[in-house]
Amino acid sequence: MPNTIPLNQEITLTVIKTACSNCNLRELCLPFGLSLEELERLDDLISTRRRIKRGDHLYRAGEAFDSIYAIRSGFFKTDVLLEDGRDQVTGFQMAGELLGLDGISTEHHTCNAIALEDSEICAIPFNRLESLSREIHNLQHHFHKVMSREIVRDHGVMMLLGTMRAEERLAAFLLNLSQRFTARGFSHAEFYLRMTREEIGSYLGLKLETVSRAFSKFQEEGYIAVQQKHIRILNVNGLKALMNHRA
Amino acid sequence: MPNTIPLNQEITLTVIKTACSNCNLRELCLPFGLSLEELERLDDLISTRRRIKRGDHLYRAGEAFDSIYAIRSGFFKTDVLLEDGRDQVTGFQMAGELLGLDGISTEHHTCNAIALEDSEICAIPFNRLESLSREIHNLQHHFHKVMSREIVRDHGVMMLLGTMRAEERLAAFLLNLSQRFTARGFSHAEFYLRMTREEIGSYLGLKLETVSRAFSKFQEEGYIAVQQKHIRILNVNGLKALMNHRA
DNA sequence: GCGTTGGCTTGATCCATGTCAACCGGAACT
DNA sequence: AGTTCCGGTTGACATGGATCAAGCCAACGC
Repeated sequence: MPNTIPLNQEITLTVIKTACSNCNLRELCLPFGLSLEELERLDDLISTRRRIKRGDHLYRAGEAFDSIYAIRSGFFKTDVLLEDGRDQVTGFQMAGELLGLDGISTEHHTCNAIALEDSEICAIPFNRLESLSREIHNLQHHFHKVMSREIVRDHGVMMLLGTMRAEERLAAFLLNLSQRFTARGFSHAEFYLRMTREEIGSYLGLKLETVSRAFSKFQEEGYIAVQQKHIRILNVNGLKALMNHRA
Repeated sequence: MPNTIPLNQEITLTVIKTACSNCNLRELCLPFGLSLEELERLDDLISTRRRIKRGDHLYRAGEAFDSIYAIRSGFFKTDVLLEDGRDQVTGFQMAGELLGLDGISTEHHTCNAIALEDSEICAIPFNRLESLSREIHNLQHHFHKVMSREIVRDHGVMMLLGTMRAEERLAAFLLNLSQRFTARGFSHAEFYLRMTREEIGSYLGLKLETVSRAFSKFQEEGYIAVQQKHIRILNVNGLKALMNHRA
């Protein structure tokens, strides 16, 4: 299958490079805040674009690390495995987000990244990113912010896992998804889940039955309408209230 | 108040700089892998050393961020608060570890850092660290590794909170502490906890009673000897076995 | 020496979530 | 159209850890 990315514009005189400068996610992604000239230098190092089919691994725990990955389109999950077989989903990533930051530490990936739908990623060789960010202050700073944001996000998940009850966790999860879809120009109130109940449960530290029951409960209360993976949020404030409720 | 840092050595001919180059934690901390000349340049930007008394805040959630902090001596916890009053300890930090990385993202701290014993920290102005790491490749790379390590650590905590049961969590916690004390040249088998049962519980997503019961259980089983905050590990393998036990 | 305080331990009971099991419904294949 | 399979839903029951409550111990002040 050839390139099926809808460009939403006529291709006229210039050759369109498959790179940051013509990516509509650039303000969500690594190039945030760069000048045109800087953007072109970043383009130079993002040579590889790769398609990952639904269910395939982008990388696996234990593999040598050499690149981080920006999601151009699609949806991923990352998970870690314990020796005894237990595993936990550590995150769901969507377009414009970076994957692979965990690998910098030991130069080996420490988790698996798996596409939840057919996806496209840009591979960014990490040593070249470091070189370039020594020259482009904005790039350096923004990259630091992205890593820091990941740490803050993880703290949020720790909070969720450590102190919230099942329904609060699911409400927080839905609100978070909604907010991230909004940031990408999609509806904040209606979306398709790319992951199964089991994957949601793994992320939230719950069993799939508990997730399912919580969905049903939310539906009974009129907060959402669920039909399998199709979610419509009917009462955002109801969901928010659920979270701040108990002391 | 003038400089009150006890130098613990005679000052003879050379002036002793209160900086990385004469800090015995440097191989655990930011200066890892730097040459002597590079070390001196790092020294230049670590001008402020500060004492934090037990119970005092190094920083609070919401405060403007401008520095990260290296712990020279002592012991800290970080915690996040929810609006409704619930809070969660997100980590315990000891000498050689960095605090404040969460603040880079929004330029405001997102958690509280509180000293659990009288401590001493080195403040590292972040914009100057970025400048210097644009010039010193080793510093840049090591800093990235430290941030990435924090992300990996957080994934470990997520795993712990999401999939482990109470006794596994506590065993993992003790083994982790033991390993970090060892890395600092202390006994791996005997140490004092700096935090209360409640703080341990908050970190592990458990109530203090559950933590207490698990300690008692471990003692009955002969894995450890507990007397209040004094812990002796009698059977490391017993603790390790506890963790990998169930599928 | 004695009371007070804060942190810790232990017991009894409760409840949220896990576990086990049955069933449902849509998608893919024959 | 029928079969299989996978993911989801729902119910009945079990249980790990929370909750509530009492008491203990060590440090500290008077």
